[in-house]
Amino acid sequence: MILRIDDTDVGRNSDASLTSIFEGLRWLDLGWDEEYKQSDRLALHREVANAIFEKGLAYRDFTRAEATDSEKSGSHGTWLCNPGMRELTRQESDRRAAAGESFALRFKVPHDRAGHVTFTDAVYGDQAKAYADIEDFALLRSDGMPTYHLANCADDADLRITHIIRGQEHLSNAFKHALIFDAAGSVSPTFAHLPLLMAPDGMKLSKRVHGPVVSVTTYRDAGFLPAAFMNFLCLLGWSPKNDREKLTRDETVELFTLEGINRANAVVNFTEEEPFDAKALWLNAEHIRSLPPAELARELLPFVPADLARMTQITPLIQERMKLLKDVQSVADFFFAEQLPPYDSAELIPKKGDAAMAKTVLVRAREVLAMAEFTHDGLDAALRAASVELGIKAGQMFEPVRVAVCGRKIAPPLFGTLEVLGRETCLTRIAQAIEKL
RNA sequence: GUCCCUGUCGUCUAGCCGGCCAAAGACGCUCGCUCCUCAGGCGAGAGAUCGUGGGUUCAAAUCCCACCAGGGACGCCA
Repeated sequence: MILRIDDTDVGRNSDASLTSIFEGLRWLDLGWDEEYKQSDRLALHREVANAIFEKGLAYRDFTRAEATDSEKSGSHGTWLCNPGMRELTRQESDRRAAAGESFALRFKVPHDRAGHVTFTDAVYGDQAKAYADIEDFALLRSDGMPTYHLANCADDADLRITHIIRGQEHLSNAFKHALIFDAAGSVSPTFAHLPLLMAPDGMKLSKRVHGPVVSVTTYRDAGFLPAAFMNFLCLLGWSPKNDREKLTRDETVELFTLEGINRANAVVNFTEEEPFDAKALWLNAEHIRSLPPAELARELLPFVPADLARMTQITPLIQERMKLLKDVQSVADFFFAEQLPPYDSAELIPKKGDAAMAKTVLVRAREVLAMAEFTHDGLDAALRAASVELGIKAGQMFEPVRVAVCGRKIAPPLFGTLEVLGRETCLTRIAQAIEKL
């Protein structure tokens, strides 16, 4: 696998985007073997362009670059070529070039030839397009820089690329590429076009209009597991066809085939409030749950002010409560806080109880916890016994303690939480809660 | 405008060399059960006349035709 940066449009290159690409791909651990930048390979591109020109399969277009807005098609019809330029004699063309006039080099598509350019796409099957419907696309710009089409074909041939797997937006460009490979005397790699990812608004997903949701690093920063993110992505336009959805990376590699890819575009759901597709979130939660706790603890470290030993204790308590690794911050915050953030003392009052009951419970809990064996089972037994003794329901006993210790009603299982928090912290927090009543 | 691609529940998909499909799974949603809260687990439910209209056939989501809709390309951007 080769990572090649397509950076022939000098004006658009930026370190920020390059960094983002590298970080994202490294995070996914794709493991490429070689790495290239197209801007380092311009000599090769020009050489290939020149060879095509010398074969008479391309021509110089001296039309001024600024004038080419008229080439942009749209409601006016299809632009096929700049008339006059492709008919220039070689002598005239050479003369103007020698005189220093700048030009773009265009592929001379044989518009008058009958028949079609054809290729077989591994996903979309046999493709054909009439010569007459393909415009004279540029190979070289007037500043001598290669275009995307030329640079890619030249590099693909030179690097002996076997498979071109890319978005369907290039399906119609592939005819041009077939033409270039042919003109350059090389064989086409296998083409495999993938269905596009669409935004909920129905448009093709794009960084420009849809923002950070299209960046891999956004998923990393929010706490997706690389395997889960890859799992989600692979399920967009592909399935193992046996009702399985949650797949490990190895399973995916095992089951994946180009032929199994479907041809319809897929919508990725996201909104302002919820930037991630619900299914992506679910898959991530599934992957989080199936990780060994020790491993999960390590993944959680970047999101949390705690060391591995501490996280290893906490992790089993919260493993089922996270969709994103980042959720650890809201789910386990009270484990890291020196001082609990302020909360409404009314929270301490148990169901069908009052402030007096809360106080009774907490006072008794403080006594019990001062003595109890500080393990899950020990705590369980001690607090249950206390509830019986006070003549209240177990839930009414647990609730005030939970709030006193976690600062809120919704929290991980109580006994494990108390155990990890430790006797000292628990007693302190309960004492503080009693003060509030 | 020209060319290319696509069209099954809200979303992602299965089925598509015709019958087992009055269409299956998953996410999400609703409701139960389990239960120290939440989460998880378990169970149930709502949800698509298979884009539309024709044909072929004893039989079509599956084959053929037309139409419509959506997307993409048409740049000296990738």
